[in-house]
Amino acid sequence: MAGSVRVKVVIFSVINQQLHLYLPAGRLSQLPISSSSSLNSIAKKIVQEVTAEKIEEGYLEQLYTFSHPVEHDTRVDIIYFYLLPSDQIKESHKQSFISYEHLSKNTAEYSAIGYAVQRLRWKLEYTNVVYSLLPKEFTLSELQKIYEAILGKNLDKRNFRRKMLSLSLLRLSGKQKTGLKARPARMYSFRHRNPMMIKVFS
Amino acid sequence: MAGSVRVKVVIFSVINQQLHLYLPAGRLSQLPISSSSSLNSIAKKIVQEVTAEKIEEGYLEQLYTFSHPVEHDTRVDIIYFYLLPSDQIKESHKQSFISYEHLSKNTAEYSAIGYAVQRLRWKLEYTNVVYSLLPKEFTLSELQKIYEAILGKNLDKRNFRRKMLSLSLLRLSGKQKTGLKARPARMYSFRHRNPMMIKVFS
DNA sequence: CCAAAAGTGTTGCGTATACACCCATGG
DNA sequence: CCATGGGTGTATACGCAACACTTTTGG
Repeated sequence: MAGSVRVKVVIFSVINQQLHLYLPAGRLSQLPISSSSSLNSIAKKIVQEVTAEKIEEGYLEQLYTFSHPVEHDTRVDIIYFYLLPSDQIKESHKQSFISYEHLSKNTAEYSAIGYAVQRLRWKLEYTNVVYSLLPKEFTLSELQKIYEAILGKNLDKRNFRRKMLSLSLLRLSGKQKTGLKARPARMYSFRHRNPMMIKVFS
Repeated sequence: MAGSVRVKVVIFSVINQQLHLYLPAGRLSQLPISSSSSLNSIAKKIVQEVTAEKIEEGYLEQLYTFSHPVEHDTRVDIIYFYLLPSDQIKESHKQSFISYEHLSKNTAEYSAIGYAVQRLRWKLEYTNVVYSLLPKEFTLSELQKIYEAILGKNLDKRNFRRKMLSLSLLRLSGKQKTGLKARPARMYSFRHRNPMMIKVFS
């Protein structure tokens, strides 16, 4: 019989064109498993603490289950990750988001976080879940910067735009992004905001 | 606090050119989590029951963790899958391997098994773990039949061979497979028998 | 000599990549 | 008028898919 079983969630968001994750007081957000509730509902409860609105926009996925010995028993941690558009973060929690780039190698849970980032990159390449990191409307350059922040490399603008438009995941919203000291950008929205397998990049 | 936590393993093997899985008396092999032992070691203990030799040849991977309510508590099942060359199955357990094709839709755990097959297909396309389903030496046709059994479709012989050889995962063993009423086939072995990410098929 | 499986190349097509200039706006 | 970011097309290379015949052996 196992000792304690906990659910933890790595909450990702892209802020200022950099991949960030929620690390309140240096620890992953976590809750013990309570009686007769599903793992997913516990994970959602954890996320709800951090988000401004009811969670619908984000994307939740189970990552891995780790075990480690503790005293004369075994502790089991079930890890999830969650993708959150930065404009959905509660003001009071914003300062608890840490840039992944600047994360120290000896952060607690560093290996689990690294694995989560790997899985996140894969998800971006093979699904449409990037919608869960963006507001309803956005420009193609904003979308490209999200990909660049997460994949950790620059992409060619022309190839990126051609690829994205060819997948017909997007719809012109009609609006434009103005006010910046440059040519106004066309805004797009996602046709569907539910997870689908789609090969985006190789 | 969660009630019971168990580890289950879906054990796959390809027998007579068909994907099979171990279903003793209609149930997935399983064990309760015991105190102070890791999840992986429990999974290996389950597998060891079925294999002739010490498990080194096979491939073990964690699949998913499911929870379901039971009475006034929550049960947690951590599912693994394992790949076993058919010549490593203990004689006494051979008859407990069921063909996946002929599996009834209302087998207990049918959805978990279906998910395991999906993941298995993906693994074959993106890694070299197929080595864990084959004996040390084998012909290219035998290798192709493993892929066909798992992917559930036929492959072009010439394209398959060109692709496999171009990945330089294989080494000619020098031996030949004779005795069948046809031209003898060259035998190959894997250069490396540890998991690597390699794009095999699209 | 016949059945059975092994072995072997070429072509067309579509997708990915590399690359540079003009346009519209705000200040 | 200048700085900033938006927006656009082409040429090349590469990988994938389709396709049929000859070779070697056992019986």
